[in-house]
Amino acid sequence: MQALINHFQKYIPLNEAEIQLLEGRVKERKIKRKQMILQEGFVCKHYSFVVSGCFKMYGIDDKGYEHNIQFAAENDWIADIGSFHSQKPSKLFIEAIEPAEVIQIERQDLYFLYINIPKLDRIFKVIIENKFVELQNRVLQTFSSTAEQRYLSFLEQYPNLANRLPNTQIASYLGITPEFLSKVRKDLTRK
Amino acid sequence: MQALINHFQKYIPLNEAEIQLLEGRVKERKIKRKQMILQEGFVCKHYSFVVSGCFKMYGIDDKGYEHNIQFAAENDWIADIGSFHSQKPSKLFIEAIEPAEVIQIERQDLYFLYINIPKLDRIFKVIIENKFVELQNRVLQTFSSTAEQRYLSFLEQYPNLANRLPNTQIASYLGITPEFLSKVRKDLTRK
DNA sequence: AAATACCCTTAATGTAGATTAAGATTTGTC
DNA sequence: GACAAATCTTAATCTACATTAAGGGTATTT
Repeated sequence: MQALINHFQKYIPLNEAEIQLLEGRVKERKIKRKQMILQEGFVCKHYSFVVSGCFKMYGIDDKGYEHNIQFAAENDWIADIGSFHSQKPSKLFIEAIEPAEVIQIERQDLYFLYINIPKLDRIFKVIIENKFVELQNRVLQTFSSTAEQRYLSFLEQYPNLANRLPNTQIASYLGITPEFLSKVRKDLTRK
Repeated sequence: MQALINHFQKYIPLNEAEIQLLEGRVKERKIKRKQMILQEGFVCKHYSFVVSGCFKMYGIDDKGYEHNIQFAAENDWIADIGSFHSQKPSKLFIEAIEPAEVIQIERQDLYFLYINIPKLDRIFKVIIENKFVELQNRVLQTFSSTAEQRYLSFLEQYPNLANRLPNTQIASYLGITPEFLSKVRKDLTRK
């Protein structure tokens, strides 16, 4: 619980009353490895703040292959924002890669909090802006560099994720097959 | 000017005082075709709201090729958000594809407005959330479908853009070459 | 401790899309 | 209205990455 408060305080300090309100509207939950907190076809019911552990969010294509669109580890948020707000069924899965603890907020509670703690609008605006910039860089990189370059910048940008994720998951995030990532890695060690 | 007010009112109504504040902090500007409102190496000084016309935002790769990461037409926003907030040089270009009119807000003015019109935090939070969802769908599609499928869904999702943009620009947005888009189009007409 | 599921690698073959080049057509500019 | 510049197309050749298949290694689960 303190993890979430600390997270918000990094943006704007909260007072006691605000913390009380917040505590009344969130739920802590433990998640097992491989457990899904969102499945295709279901509405995304929560914004989830990751206290510990690691998640992947992915979609499945026509051929049944998974494509990771985001990881979320400590102090990161994960949700299908589109489904969460529209209440329409999601096309995505969110699954724990490691056993995890999350703090979850339901839609009605988040809306209540937005009304009663206006600075949360500011805080989440900044959080999403940062995520948007990150994602935009990823799009540009996907189109303008090779798999090898993308792998190297993944290692640089997320060293913390790189050494706790299996390469299959990284490959899926980079948009390549595990076999090709294996070749890229071999070529790199030869250099 | 009215265009911007209408745009905000679609999210939350503004009162007279708020509209006054807003009008004092924005500037209208006419932009010629091919004129750039952001160039690589410069700090992004404005959030730009497009009243009329159309822009592309792109990066240039090692080989000198352009990669479109976003278009913006009427009632859309365009800026390098990362550079705008961090005041660091951008790696992107924003260029008018058609003669355009924009309403621009500078960083200090936007920060002033966020403080004095708190509902703007809410409004921009929602705007960015929507753009984030759109971008996330694009990432998933890029990894999980063929160039032909991506072209077809571009036509569906942005029919308005599709018939005013040259195919070279669409190809760049889809992450393929103009030559290959030409082939895709030929194959489609044969079906 | 064994069983099982997952993960990593190698290598042969296949393919979506890139590159190069060239001509035809359209569009913008003076 | 004419010139220049950008755009679209076709087709041959090339390449980054996918697919398939198979063997060995390493965690998790029971």
